[in-house]
Amino acid sequence: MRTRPLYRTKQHEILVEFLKEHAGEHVTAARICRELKARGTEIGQATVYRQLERLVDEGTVNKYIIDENSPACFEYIGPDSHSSEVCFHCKCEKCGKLIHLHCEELETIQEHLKTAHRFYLNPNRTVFYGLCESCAGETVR
Amino acid sequence: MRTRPLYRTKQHEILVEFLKEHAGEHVTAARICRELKARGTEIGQATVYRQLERLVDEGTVNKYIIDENSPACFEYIGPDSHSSEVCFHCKCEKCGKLIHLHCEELETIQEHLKTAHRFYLNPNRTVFYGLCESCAGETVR
DNA sequence: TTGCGTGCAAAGGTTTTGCATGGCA
DNA sequence: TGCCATGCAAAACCTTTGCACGCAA
Repeated sequence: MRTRPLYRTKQHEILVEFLKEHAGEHVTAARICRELKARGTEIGQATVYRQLERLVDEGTVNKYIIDENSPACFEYIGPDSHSSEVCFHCKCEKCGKLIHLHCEELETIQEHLKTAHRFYLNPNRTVFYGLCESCAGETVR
Repeated sequence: MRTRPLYRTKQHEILVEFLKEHAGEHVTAARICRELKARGTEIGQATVYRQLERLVDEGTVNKYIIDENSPACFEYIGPDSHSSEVCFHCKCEKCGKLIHLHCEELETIQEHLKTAHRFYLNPNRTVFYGLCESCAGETVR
């Protein structure tokens, strides 16, 4: 539970603005630092990480761990959290492509996990790993 | 595709033996190093990582990336690969508990992703994030 | 004998942390 | 004025890599 007050700082505004501009995209912390610097609104990287953590806590931003040795990705999803817009993600292990899925059938998984396994799935946090169509085609199996 | 010959070294044997003893468990590279040292059969950590990579390639061992800031976990699954034993994992975002699921119903997800979305799910790589029963109970919603 | 495997140490890259300073409320 | 936020640099962390030596085939 969040209890401490949150200050509205310039850096916070800059970061949120940047993320909004890139809504629908997945950006890394390093890219944020780089592009902010390029446009003359540099923010210290420690601050970028700390603010991102705060935004993820708030639910304004999603964090995706694609691969242990790739940097984490962040995506702006807005302050209207627990929106009905559930988005699943599939990540190709081979080519790295990220696929967004808005699929109602997949929402039955949530239901199943909840009723059968008492587990409350967070679709925004969960990433399905596997092979995309083209990469699966290449693989000799 | 693997082409180079594979040598059967003492370290390889030791590692496979250790993993077999811990079949059904998820062990980290660090733990392997630590426990092998404790029993007097220490292996260099670089070798541990290299052998694990080889075993994962072979399909003898599965690798799980639970969280970006947790070390990868490994599990012995044996040489009889493509076994029917599919294992899903749920990770509680709050308490960090990892839950293993051997659930046939969840396998329909694979089928759905394949037929409807042309995505070939790798269950061993995929982790469901959410809240476990006890943590969900605490949360005020 | 060939060349893969090993071990040590160091590098690598992302994320976190310590601490003094700055700035919102 | 009180405290949270910032920024710098350094630490922390897991994993990979370079290189010389060892050992399986």
